[in-house]
Amino acid sequence: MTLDADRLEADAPAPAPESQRARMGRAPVTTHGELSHLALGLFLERGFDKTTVDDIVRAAGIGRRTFFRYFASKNDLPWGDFDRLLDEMRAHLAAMPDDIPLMDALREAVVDFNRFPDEELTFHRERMWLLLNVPSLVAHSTLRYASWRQVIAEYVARRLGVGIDSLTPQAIAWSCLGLCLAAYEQWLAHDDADLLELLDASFRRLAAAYSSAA
Amino acid sequence: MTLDADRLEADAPAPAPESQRARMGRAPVTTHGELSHLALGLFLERGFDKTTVDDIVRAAGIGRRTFFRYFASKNDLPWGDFDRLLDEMRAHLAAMPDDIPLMDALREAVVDFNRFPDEELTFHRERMWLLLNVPSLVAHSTLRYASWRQVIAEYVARRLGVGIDSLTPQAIAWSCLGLCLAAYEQWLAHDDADLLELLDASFRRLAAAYSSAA
DNA sequence: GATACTAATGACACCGAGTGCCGATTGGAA
DNA sequence: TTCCAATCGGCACTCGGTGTCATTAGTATC
Repeated sequence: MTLDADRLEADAPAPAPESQRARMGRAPVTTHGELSHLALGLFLERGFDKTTVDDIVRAAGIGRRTFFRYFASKNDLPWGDFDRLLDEMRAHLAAMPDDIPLMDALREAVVDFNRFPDEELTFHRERMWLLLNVPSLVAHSTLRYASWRQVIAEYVARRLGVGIDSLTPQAIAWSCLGLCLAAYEQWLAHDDADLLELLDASFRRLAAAYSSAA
Repeated sequence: MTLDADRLEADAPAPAPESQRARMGRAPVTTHGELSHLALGLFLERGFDKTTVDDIVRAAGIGRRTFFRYFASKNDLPWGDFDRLLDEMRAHLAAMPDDIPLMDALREAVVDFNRFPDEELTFHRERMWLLLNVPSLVAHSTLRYASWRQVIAEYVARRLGVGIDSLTPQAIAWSCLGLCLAAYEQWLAHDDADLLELLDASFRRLAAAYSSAA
């Protein structure tokens, strides 16, 4: 669930050389990341709902129609290149040894996945604050989480030797998502909180609830 | 998560006597439930996105502006009187003895909560199919689920003697929601499936995953 | 340098959801 | 009959999002 722009969108301020610049046709006027950054700033400044798409395109100096070629919707702006992140998590899980208990593997993968440099912390926090507090974004996020869940379900299905669409992998994936979101909520609610500890705790608390006779 | 119109919206076809009819001012031309039923029919027939609000108000014979006084958004149409349902679940949980293990109590409450007459099964299935398959509704549902989660969190917080906003109740509530949704997805995907068994299984599978050393 | 090709841009018109405003209805109560 | 209260519904407007299409700006070829 780590969503840091600088880690995700390799492209910085400038229109960017984009790896090897050797394409044909007109060059893009901006980048995904640049727009995302710009919009995020406006959202935090004026609020998400009070910032119109027209405000954004005016600030970016691009046409309204062009904007919707970079992002499918205004709701997608706070998300970075999420798909790339998912690939990373998939690889991370695939690299884990099969002899550790399933839920431990998931917990460790999720925790480790959310480890990121201190300097990105503030930015990440702002981004996640929006995603978890603006109703429109909260709702939209669900659609993005679906692919996140699939990565978990994929791994669980392989470990258990069952179909990815069967109950157990899906139930565990859903539950993991919930545990992460609960941890994120706590993290956002408490300035001094440590995200990694919260994620770890979230998984362990549920385990405790299941095993406890209380 | 049971959402049956006939169980929820006491009002049937007619404008309804509405408990004690003794209000002042002009009488309402329709009801929440009537509109919900009508719209649900159109959604299943033509699809959610291809059914405009104008289609609905035309079919209902009311003004467009009036529609938005009954429902805050088109997305709210498939939901019944959800708040009343939540009250029922809250009461159900409150009535459970405190000596049964926490997760067992939650599982039983959730399962029992989704018990409903066979004749409502088809209707409930259609309704839930929309809520879990139409992207716009999937996204919007998240906002409704928040209050469902709070009911769970409330109970867990009381049982554990901690604050409702602290990590454990919220994590468990999130997880429960996930387990329910996973069960619902299976139920919708398999014609012959039994919802109650799936809900029960969903909870037990996660428990197994936590305790298993595999 | 001229030409062809390609890909991105942005203007315009249009649609549908949702809102603010306000006068018009319709019921019960005085 | 008059007054009041609550609902109705029309209208205009905002905003997100889409389809269409001519334009622009790069690369490659001759």
